[in-house]
Amino acid sequence: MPTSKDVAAAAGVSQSTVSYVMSGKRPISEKTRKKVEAAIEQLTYQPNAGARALASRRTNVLGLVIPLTPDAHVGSLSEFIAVIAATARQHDRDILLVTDEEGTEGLQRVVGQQLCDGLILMQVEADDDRIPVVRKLRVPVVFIGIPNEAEGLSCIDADFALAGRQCIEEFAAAGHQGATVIGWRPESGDRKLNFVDRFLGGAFEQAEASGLALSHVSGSADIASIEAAVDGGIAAADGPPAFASPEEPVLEMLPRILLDRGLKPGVDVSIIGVGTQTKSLGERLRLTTIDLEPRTVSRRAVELLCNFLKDGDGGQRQHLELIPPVVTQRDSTIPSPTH
Amino acid sequence: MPTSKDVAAAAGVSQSTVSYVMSGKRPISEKTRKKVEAAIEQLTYQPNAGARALASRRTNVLGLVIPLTPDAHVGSLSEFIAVIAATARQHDRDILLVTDEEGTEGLQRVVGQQLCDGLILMQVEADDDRIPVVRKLRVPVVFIGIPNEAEGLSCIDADFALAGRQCIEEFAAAGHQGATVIGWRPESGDRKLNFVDRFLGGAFEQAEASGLALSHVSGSADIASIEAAVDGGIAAADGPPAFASPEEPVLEMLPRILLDRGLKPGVDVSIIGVGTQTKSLGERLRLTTIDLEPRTVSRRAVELLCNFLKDGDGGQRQHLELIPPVVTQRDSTIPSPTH
DNA sequence: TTGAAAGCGTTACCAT
DNA sequence: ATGGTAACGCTTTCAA
Repeated sequence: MPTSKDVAAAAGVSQSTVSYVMSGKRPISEKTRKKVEAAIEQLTYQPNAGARALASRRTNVLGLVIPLTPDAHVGSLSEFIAVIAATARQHDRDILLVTDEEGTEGLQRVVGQQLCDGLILMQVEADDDRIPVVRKLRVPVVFIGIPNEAEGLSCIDADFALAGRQCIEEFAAAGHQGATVIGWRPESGDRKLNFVDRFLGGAFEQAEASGLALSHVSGSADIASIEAAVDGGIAAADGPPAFASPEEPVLEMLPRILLDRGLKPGVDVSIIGVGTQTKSLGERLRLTTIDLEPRTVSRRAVELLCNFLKDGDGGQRQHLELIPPVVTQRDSTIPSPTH
Repeated sequence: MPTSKDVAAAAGVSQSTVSYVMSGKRPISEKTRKKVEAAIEQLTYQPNAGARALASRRTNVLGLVIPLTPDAHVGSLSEFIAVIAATARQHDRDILLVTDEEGTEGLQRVVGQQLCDGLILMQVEADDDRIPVVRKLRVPVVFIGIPNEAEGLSCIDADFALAGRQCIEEFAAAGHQGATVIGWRPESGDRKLNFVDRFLGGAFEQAEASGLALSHVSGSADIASIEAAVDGGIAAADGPPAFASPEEPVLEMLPRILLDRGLKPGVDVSIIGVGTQTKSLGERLRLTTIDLEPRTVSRRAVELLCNFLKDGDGGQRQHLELIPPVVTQRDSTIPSPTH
């Protein structure tokens, strides 16, 4: 492997000049730059990351802490990961994986060994064990998810509360008097992750504001309980019923179940799908969807962390960023009845 | 951050002794080891990864090249990733992510910058662009997937051919004279990934050996074409029909479709599910399943790479490892009829 | 505009 | 069994 010393020799300049050509940290005459660049090209020189990290005290690597057992709602965890890795590269950084299997020791390890300059934590819980550790970590950390005690931390997530409100607004605008949310499966929430509560909070708040009767039942993969939820929703409805759900299996079955009961989606009943992969789902089932934009969340997390690393080094900055969901209306929302 | 120099001072020994205590590369008296370990503990010393890499010419990092757009069959790409990262830790190594968006330059970059000691490539295609690049890479590389030209390469994958054979063996043992494979969706194969052909190759080979009439249709998510495939299978069957499929939506629908036609799974018809997450699926639908063991594949990929790194450094070694699928019989396989 | 040289924190060789 | 010290390959200060 050629070193910058080899490049310097080949170009007939000093090693420091090679370094400055690469970093652009000081003006270089056109002539010597050409020489150096030619030598770099010719030798296919690539700087040694370890040496660079040692000398500059920066690794240009970001640690990404992933859950070992992805909870359901994350949809495609791998999509988050891939977007994060790709965005990192756009900022000239690489991603080091840390599984949360390692626990908080893992965080201390990768930071302590100076394997990375900052961290992104996924699947952040309401009262996350890792928060006290992170607070004294000396490197910037971005949370994906909003813990209950977030002061002093940098957090990014989809705006679940807004999604809940938007959902009800859609129903209200379509003239519904009542609606049923067939929510996440109980395992998904488990009081650890708080996005379920955030969504429901937004939904109930907006229901009150819109004077719409809202009820909520937990989601499920089994058909009998979905049917029960539907029948409940129909019985409770004063006028055409409306359903919203973040669970794909529920959304897959809803149209058929409703048709079985003589209700035509888009005419006699509204359905909204909420989630992370809603585009194709919504197109296929002709549903109005509220997408939680996981790619945007991922991208912003990286951008935020890179910003922290850019200006001033070290510490955390308080930051709370909620990505607005994207509503896509399709024809399964019933037309507003004339009063 | 404390350095090994600080530890040495605190323990009253030389820096090299600290190093040897940590690496165990030479005998240390019990007494000084205690002193050093106490100092390490007390200062919460952690070795600087960059310095270590620079001096030892090893990063203890493995590069993992992931597809940016996961093809369907991978099931849970994130499961692969998490298992790989966790296994790497068990071997005292970390994982650096590389997206294949970077293309072959990405491989040359992470190796050239000496960010990692070896690579694992996922989603390897039959005639993969990356192979010629990998061949001259000077670090060990493990492929997950079997390219057509594999000489000199280290490849690991599920044994799709065996899965195909096992599938037919099950049907033959249950007394079927014919069977239908409702295969992968055309997008999955696309002649790039060759696991589809490997599976079908094994299945047809075994069908011939068992004197069983086998037909194959492509999978699909849409219900009409699945029904068509089922009807075709029923019509062609000389005796009770049998179906196998690797597509979850197909498997979800098969029992209902068959019941609609008066065929009771496990009594009048056999179904086998093939795939990567078959445990819960099989239990829920009472299917016999053939699991392709993605976790084992992932784990072995890491172990293999770590072995290459252990003894002798550098180059590739030829290696081909096919992970046998796990067959789990459940009561949807019809009992062998008495002849 | 450029060069020389002092680190950065380890490892590993050569001594003792 | 332990210590001294020369690398490792880069960045950056200090000089010119």
